[in-house]
Amino acid sequence: MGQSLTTRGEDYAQWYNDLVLKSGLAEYAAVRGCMVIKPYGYAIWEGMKEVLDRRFKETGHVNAAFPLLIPKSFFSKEAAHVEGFAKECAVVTHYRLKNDAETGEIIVDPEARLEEELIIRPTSETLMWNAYKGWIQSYRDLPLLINQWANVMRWEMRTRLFLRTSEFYWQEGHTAHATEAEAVEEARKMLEVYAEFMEGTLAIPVIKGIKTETERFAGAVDTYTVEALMQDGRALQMGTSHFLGQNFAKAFDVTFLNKEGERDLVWGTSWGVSTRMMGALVMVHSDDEGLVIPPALAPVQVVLVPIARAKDDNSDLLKAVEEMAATLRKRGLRVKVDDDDTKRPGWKFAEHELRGVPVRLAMGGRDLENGTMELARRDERSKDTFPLSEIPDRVVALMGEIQQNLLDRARRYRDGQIVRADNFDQFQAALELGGFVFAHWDGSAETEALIKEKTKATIRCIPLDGQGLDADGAGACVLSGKPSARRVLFARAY
RNA sequence: CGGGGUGUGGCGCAGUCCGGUAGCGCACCUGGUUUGGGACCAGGGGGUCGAAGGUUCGAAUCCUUUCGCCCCGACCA
Repeated sequence: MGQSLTTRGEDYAQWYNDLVLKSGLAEYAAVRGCMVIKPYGYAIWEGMKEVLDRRFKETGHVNAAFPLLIPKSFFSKEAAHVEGFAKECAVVTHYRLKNDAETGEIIVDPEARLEEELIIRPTSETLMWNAYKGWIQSYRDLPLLINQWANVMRWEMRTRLFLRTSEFYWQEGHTAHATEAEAVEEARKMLEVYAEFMEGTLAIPVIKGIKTETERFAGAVDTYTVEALMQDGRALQMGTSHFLGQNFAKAFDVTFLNKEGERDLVWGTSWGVSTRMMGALVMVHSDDEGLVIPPALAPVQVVLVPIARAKDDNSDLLKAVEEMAATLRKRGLRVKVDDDDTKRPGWKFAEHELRGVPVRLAMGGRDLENGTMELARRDERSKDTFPLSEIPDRVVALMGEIQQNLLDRARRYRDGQIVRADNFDQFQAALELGGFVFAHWDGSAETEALIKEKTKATIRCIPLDGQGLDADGAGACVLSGKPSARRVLFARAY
């Protein structure tokens, strides 16, 4: 994979930014910290949405849409929740503009101040739980399994395309359950759905875990996370799933009558993934030639480039290319024929590589004579010439092969960057190499904060069992030396 | 808000120290030749040099004021 990327260090952020811009995924908007997702970027995001949405429905969820604006009073009902989001909320205070009598400029009409300010949603727990109060009376109304695809706004201090923008697109699932066990199961189930999606579709290996109290979602009892490693050795939280306990039920007085006729508070979960996954996709797979999009997501899986000569009659060539395209489309592939005669072949090759198209087929006069095409795969940057009759089967097989190859090599890299550290020197040395450090921690927020202060590393998660990160028993905290029940996963993160 | 940097055609920059009336690369337009890894030749269009004020015969350049943006810190899907 793009080894040179990982050695670039400081320049990595610049490289990432340039790549997102150059490849046509997104750009900054006129509004500070906001992003325009351009058609190519949006096509990839739509691919993600499609796969996830299908899984949500298969697991019993339905979609709905709630308002953009939250009355301030709603927002402040859950104490931890307000505290967590207060510092980054955009607030609507007025509902009208007017022409200033003196300057003629458009100004906010001071007369039109709202009685109650409205918050632009940073997340929708409060709105949804407010509605749920009216929707839930009996255990027969439960579970309530709702998802919404929406944009939310968090007034971030510093932004990075896809990874952290003031406005971002995501899905947020908000569910209500009759029992604690069922809600916990839901939170864990959705974490699994995310992990499968990230590995199966994005070809990004993730570590599933639980957040420490410090890193927990504002208002949650437990926050589950999926963490991935970027090529520069920094971690990225790819998604979260929260067990909310009865916190929001209490705040919004959402109760139900159980089978015994007793009134109970309902149990909740919420879970979300966002356009941040687009950033991860770029950072995990790309190389110096540009994006590498996994076949499962690529808006164009195969591009065909006819190499025409001006002095020749190219109709036979174009016909042969179109025939191959039709055959491949019949095999279920997303195919594009790039017959733009204002661009030269070399330019096209570079352009499609920049955009990460998994497979390229090129056919020129030589191929036409020989009955062959040149087949190039983006992940390995290799190419070979094959008889036309072999091309369809090879291309179909390559879709799976490339998908698997991307996941395998990302996992190989990631696994190589997980290091166990048994003392603070080792800990710091491991961090400098980049990647995850698996180390003992005494369980205190003080130590966690101190480690962050000294090293900029945070506890990404306490890994769930069964991922090869649960074998070690008790030990001594890497910083304080106090007893530690188990190792946790540290990293510098985005 | 604290520390650092930077504003010059659409984008990226040089020119600023030492004042002389704005240039380069990319992109764009026209014509032609090209097309197996980001073509070449010729011609062309486009900039009140972030803004305001000052010094000067003359300011992108010197002085004063001001605004914007970027990077580092606190926050974060």
